[in-house]
Amino acid sequence: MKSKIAELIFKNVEGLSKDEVLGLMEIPPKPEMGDFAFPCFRLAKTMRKAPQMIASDIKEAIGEVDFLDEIQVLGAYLNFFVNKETFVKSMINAAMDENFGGSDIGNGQSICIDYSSPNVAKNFHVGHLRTTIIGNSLYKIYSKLGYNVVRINHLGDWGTQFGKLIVAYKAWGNEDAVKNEGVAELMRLYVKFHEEADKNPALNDEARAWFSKMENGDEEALKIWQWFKDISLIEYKRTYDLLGIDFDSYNGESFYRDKTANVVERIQSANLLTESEGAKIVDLEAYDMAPCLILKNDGSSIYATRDLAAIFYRKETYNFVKCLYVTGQEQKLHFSQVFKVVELLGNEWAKDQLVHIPYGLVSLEGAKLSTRSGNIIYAEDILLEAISKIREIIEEKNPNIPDKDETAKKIGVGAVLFNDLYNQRIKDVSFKWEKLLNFDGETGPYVQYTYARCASILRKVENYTPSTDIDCSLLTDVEAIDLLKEISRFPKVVLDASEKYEPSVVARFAVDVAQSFNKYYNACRINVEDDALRNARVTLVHLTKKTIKDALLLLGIECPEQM
RNA sequence: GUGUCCGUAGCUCAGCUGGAUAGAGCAACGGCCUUCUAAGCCGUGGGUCGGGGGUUCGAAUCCCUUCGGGCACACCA
Repeated sequence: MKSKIAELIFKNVEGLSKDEVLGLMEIPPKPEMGDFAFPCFRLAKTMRKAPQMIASDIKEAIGEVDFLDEIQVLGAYLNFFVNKETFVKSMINAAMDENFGGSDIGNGQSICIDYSSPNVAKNFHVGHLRTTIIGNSLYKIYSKLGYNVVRINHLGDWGTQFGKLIVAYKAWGNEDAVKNEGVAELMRLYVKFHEEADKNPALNDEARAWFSKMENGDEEALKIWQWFKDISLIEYKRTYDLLGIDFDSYNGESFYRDKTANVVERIQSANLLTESEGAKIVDLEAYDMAPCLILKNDGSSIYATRDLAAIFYRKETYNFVKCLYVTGQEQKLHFSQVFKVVELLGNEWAKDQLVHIPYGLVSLEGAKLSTRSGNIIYAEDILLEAISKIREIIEEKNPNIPDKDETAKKIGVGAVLFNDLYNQRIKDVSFKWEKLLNFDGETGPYVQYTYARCASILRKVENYTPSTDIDCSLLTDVEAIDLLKEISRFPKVVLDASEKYEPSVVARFAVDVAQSFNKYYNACRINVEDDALRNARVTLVHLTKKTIKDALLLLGIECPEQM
């Protein structure tokens, strides 16, 4: 027990040797404590807070507490005298490193991230924004850690939905409308199909038949399909450009249409394929799961089949150490099934290399998103609206900055991205314009504003060149030390975010740094007369600026120099 | 029904590998621009951590149970 506690204190107090900590433990606690643990945890925490406190403050602070005993006072004193200089110095040295926050733990190994993956011929709405933004951030985070990340947009460009579209297009559509209206017209046809199919279920069979034709290489069907796909991609590209997002591969479901047969064979030769109600399935009852459908009763493939083909293809092509799927939590069962099938085919790596990264459902002002009822907002509209609102604010607050349009774009897009990444991804989100267009407090613009402030100070201070050669003993202000401690968390934050697949960890950190900086900024004049002091203080500004920029880049957000 | 996720301040959420009086932001109210960007800072009010058990010196955190809500449960993806 005692050594465990010593270990804990040791971990939290740099500069103290294990022996010194154990020595501290020898000081008997007050008899009424009954146990070492409580005072020692107090000690550990006090120590963490101690560097910026002067000895008398520590005595005073601890003196107010009933449990005052020598162990705490001694520990706090020790920490203060032993560490203050080295503490500050080491934090500054670390933060000054160009690759601060990064690491080579990835060692060039491949990670595939499957994200965005919109269904072709459908509008790109708020819901798609989440997977796109989260996936992009994970890409940045893993890249920073030294992985070779493959960004895959697994387009939903195959499936019965295209059979439906073809039926609808032939019945109620025309070429000009599709050419002029693009995806909007395709959506109209899709909705129309469902309305009609409710009255006439035979249409569904017709749709399935058309999809079956596609799978069999029917020229007419494929021509229409390709046309619809091209139209959709042009529109998606517009949104991706706004977001500053790109992909390494656009191999969607259709890419695997000639690779599903092989999957079926593999399953069959492993004796896993069984027939049920006319369809071919893999029974997963032994694992408390519903069966995984492999072939429909008309023999055509289904999404699981194509997902399986994609996994094998990616494993062979990229030799990934992880393959991540950023999709809604409603697909959890689907991925559990698919991953299980991969494992049952003799691939032990499926257990820890295939990871579903779910996120919460997006609703609109409390109601479900629904194209049919018109309760929907498109991603592009959100971005453009945010940008235009920001443009107004710039005009009102700071109309003299250069590149107003470019700046508004960075801030507006940043606001949308940040808003989506700030909370844990599993939380359901209710989209509200009011919230999205509020740029005060814990928001992207707040962090960017802090960055612009740093940039502004650095412009004003003459002859500053970043250097670790500063007099650390001058950084005595509580706010300065707090800020430095906050900044020094960055490497742990990036690692933590990667382990949890959670960009929000980085977003929270960015706000924490910004808050600490703004406190520092308000408490300490930075551009002072004294050269040594100014130099020390400006160094913190430089480090803040650098850290905020790096952190926001991990979220896919850019920082304007002025705003 | 089965599985799974969520439940912390009026609202949106941190904190959850157990540790000191549970923290932010928004909204409300009150201060701070003759010095570095007020998209900021400081202060006030506001919490049975859904409820109940259990483990522990100590539980928002771990275990059990219960209530409330979301989602999924084969020929859509």
